[in-house]
Amino acid sequence: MACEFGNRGVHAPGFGRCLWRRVDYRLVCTAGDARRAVQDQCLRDRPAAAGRRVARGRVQASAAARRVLDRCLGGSWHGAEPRGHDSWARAANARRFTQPISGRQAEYSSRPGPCFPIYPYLICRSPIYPSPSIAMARYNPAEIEAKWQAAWERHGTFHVEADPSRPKYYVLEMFPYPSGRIHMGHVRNYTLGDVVARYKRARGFNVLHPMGWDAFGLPAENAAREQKIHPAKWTYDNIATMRAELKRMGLSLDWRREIATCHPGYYRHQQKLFLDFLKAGLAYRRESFVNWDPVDHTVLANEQVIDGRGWRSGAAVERRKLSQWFFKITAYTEDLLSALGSLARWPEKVRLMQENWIGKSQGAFMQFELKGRSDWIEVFSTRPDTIFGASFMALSPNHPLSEEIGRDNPCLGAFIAECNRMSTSEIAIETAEKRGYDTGLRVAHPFRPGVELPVYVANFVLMEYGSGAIFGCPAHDQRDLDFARKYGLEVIPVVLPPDGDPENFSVGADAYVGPGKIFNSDFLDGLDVETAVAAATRRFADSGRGRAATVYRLRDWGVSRQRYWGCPIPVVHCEICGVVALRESDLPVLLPDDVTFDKPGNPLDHHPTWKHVICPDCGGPGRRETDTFDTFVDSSWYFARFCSPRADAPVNGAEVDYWLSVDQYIGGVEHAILHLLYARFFTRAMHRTGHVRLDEPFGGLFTQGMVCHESYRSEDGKWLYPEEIRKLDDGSIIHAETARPVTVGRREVMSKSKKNVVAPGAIIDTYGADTARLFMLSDSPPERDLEWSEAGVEGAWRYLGRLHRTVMESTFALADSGSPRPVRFSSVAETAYRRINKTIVAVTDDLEKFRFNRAVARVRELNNALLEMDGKTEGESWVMRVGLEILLQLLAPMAPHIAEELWAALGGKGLLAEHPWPSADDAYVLDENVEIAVQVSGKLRGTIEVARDCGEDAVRAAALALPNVARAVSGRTIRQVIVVPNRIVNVVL
RNA sequence: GCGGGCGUGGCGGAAUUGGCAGACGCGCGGGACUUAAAAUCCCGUUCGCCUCGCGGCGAGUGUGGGUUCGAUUCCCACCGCCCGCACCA
Repeated sequence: MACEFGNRGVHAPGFGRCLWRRVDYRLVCTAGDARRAVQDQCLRDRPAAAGRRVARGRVQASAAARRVLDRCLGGSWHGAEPRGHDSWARAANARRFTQPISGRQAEYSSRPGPCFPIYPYLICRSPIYPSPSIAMARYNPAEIEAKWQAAWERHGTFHVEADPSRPKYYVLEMFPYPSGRIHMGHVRNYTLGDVVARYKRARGFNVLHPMGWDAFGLPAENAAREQKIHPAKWTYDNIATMRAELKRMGLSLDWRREIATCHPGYYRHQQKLFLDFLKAGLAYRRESFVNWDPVDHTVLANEQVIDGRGWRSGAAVERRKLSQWFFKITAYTEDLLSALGSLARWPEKVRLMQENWIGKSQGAFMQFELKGRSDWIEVFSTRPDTIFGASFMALSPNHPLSEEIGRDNPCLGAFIAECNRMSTSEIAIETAEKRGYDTGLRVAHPFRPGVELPVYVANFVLMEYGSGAIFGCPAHDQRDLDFARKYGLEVIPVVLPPDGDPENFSVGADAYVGPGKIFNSDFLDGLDVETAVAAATRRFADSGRGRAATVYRLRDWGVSRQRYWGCPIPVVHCEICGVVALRESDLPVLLPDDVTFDKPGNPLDHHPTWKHVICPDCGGPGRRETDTFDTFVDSSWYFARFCSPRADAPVNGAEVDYWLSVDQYIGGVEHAILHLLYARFFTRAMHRTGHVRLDEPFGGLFTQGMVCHESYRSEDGKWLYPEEIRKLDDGSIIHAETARPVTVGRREVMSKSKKNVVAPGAIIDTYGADTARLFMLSDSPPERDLEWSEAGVEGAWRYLGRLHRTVMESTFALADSGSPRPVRFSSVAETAYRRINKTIVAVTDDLEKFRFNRAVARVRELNNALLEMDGKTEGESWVMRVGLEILLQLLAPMAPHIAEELWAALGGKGLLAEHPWPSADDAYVLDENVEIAVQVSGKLRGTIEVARDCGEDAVRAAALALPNVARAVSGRTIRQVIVVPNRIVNVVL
């Protein structure tokens, strides 16, 4: 005899959700049909409580399930359940069998009050599911998402080809590094991009929306060292996992275009580009300083140096000179800077950051004569006007002259060596005091005969900027002042503040950097700063000892990395011919598979055979370049490769011409400088070498905010995952396992180290992709940081459930799809119809402007407005039909699966993903009447409703006729009545 | 230090860019349905005061000032928070 379980078939009241969730979960895991019955109920109640696949509708309990339930509940569980103590006893019984997950026990037994056991309940009909057929149709994301993803795949809905007859739109999100799992930042990023892609597709654009993998990089080598997995395997495994996760998000991607930068099919073309750049003089090799880890035998990036030590080895990092490959980004400095102005659809913030990074400054190079030597020192200054205030000269420790003297002077040599140790760490730079070493050399002051300035080697002077030497004017530069005070150097004020007195103006602890008149300065006296700069520069130039110059902070881009898991640099070092570029026919240079990671240093270097080759020029013995490219190189042109991902050349001309530039690029602001600047350079370099025909790769850029979550620490200071904590009703938070209090940290960016992360996979399992997507878009504006919250996700989930019911459980019959508009509307229907049209306009505008949170709000408003209708008046069944269809179309970019499902349920034709965007019926966008606020002296006193655009006099009269207004005016003189049409009336007393 | 941004209910955030502050949601309170719980639905929800009630009055967008008939929005000063850059000559 089978027993039927309805939607209310199994339930466990009493303790609230967690008891219910955990206990039941354990219980029902033991028997198939009972599990499904319970999960069914769980899913309906709270998606977080549900398992994965759920059987719907009515379930027949198997004999096995009944036996389990009998055991748990002590038999006789059929029919209605008695109340009271009996139930409590059974609950205790159930608890024994179910063994709640650890940590729940305390909560379970410590709560007072009545308690009811888990029990099956015979039921055939319920008020919630009026009939089995409707019960079958309730919102089940797991099922419908898989279904529609398969449908899009089957139809090739998102496959795209260049088609010059159609307008194109290229949407690109920054491609992910395959670290293993997608994280919430990815979910947000790709959701935003997908909304744009789907929206633009609906607007009739031919949309390119590809996905790939930034697949080279150090973590793969770390994994190889730590877990003995080959980097390639680790990377491709991660890609497979993450691809599957991304696919579950239902992104409208053309997966046929997928690329991975670690694949020879990609990096061989990168090698070709490099050879072209080399020929064009855009790549070169020179010695440069690097952060060298003497233990790991590797070069470290600045961010891998922590407090002057290698992040992995902990060894003190050295500054070492190494021969390195560079891209000549400085060939485009001025262009990269000035073109920022044309990037109108980039955030101001990013353009500013790039501008600061390029760091243009105007000034002059000046030569100073060294006393007792035949050579000169060249310095750079933006303030040649302060030359008469100069009291010393300072050289960088790496200045050739410093090094020369340092060789003969052990003290100076030691000082230089110390500077080299210090200068690698950013923090050290920040806190290091200004120190110098007097070389004993003197230079002549150019305009003060007989005056000599001491020459120091100073730790704060950078070799890479200007000429690596400065003159110090302590009175007008804080850093020089600090230095001068320390070494007892003269402080000569030469710029007089506007209100200063030339007789007794002096500089104390703060250098004066403001405007003023020059004094104490011979031929510059009386000039303002600006003209004095020009005059001093001219004087230097006239005497042949200087020139005006513009210098930039931006330096050439060093791309050599002493690593295995990167794109090999296609050159050979020949003893006879030197550095020889490979021929194109020799490409690709493939990475060897058989490498070992048991030794520190670059595995390519250790490889027994790989690097030994013959020189392509002379046929003699040669050695391959064992450095590989910086991974920023890989990501500097992937957007171009997506246009023709399988082409034999780096790009196919016709296709890049059609697709580029990227119309909308979306990613994190953390790439505002390097990645974006490198990509801009690369595009210019590819232009020069004939691969593309444009300079700017990204027409529009959007930088999204990060995903945050509060962090938790247990009493002993250990970080806890959000799922390890428990919020009690009184608001306090405890550690679930120990029931001890937990310290709650401020909300900050999700990071593994602080464990304040929520796994997207689990959220999608529980609520489905549409809920995750909707939540990502809902509350926070996309450029702002988003706080992840369980409540927010549940809100999104609840809305989708509500939407589902709005469509599936409509209380009245809808008109046929596409049926003509009724001749007459009731006012209820008309109001709703206006709302529909207003919503089309508003959502369209919001999506265009990336105001997705507002778009979601508009959609919900429409939903609420439609539910105001009860089908009782004329036109409502037609308006409801139209309203639901529009609603789904507007929601489709954001929550595509449920929209597709409900579209089909409404009998919509074809796939919603292929349906054009709705347009508004203009006649119904604006209301015929407007409500106008009436103020008296700026204070709101009431509102009037008048016909839109009606005459001012009528509005004024109506406003003054308001009793409340009359009362406020009461006898006083009206000085003025301001009427702003359709907006406001202000009666000024 | 330099550069940029942001401060609005208990919370996330709206506000057509100078025109009814608080859309939409979360939370909370109340109600309906239920033996019960969950879910769902309905009502309310800036604060204070007056009123049996309808309703009304006052305050209110970090603080203080200014411009304006009118300021969350523009200007000045200050406070707080966040981000980026930083010995750049």
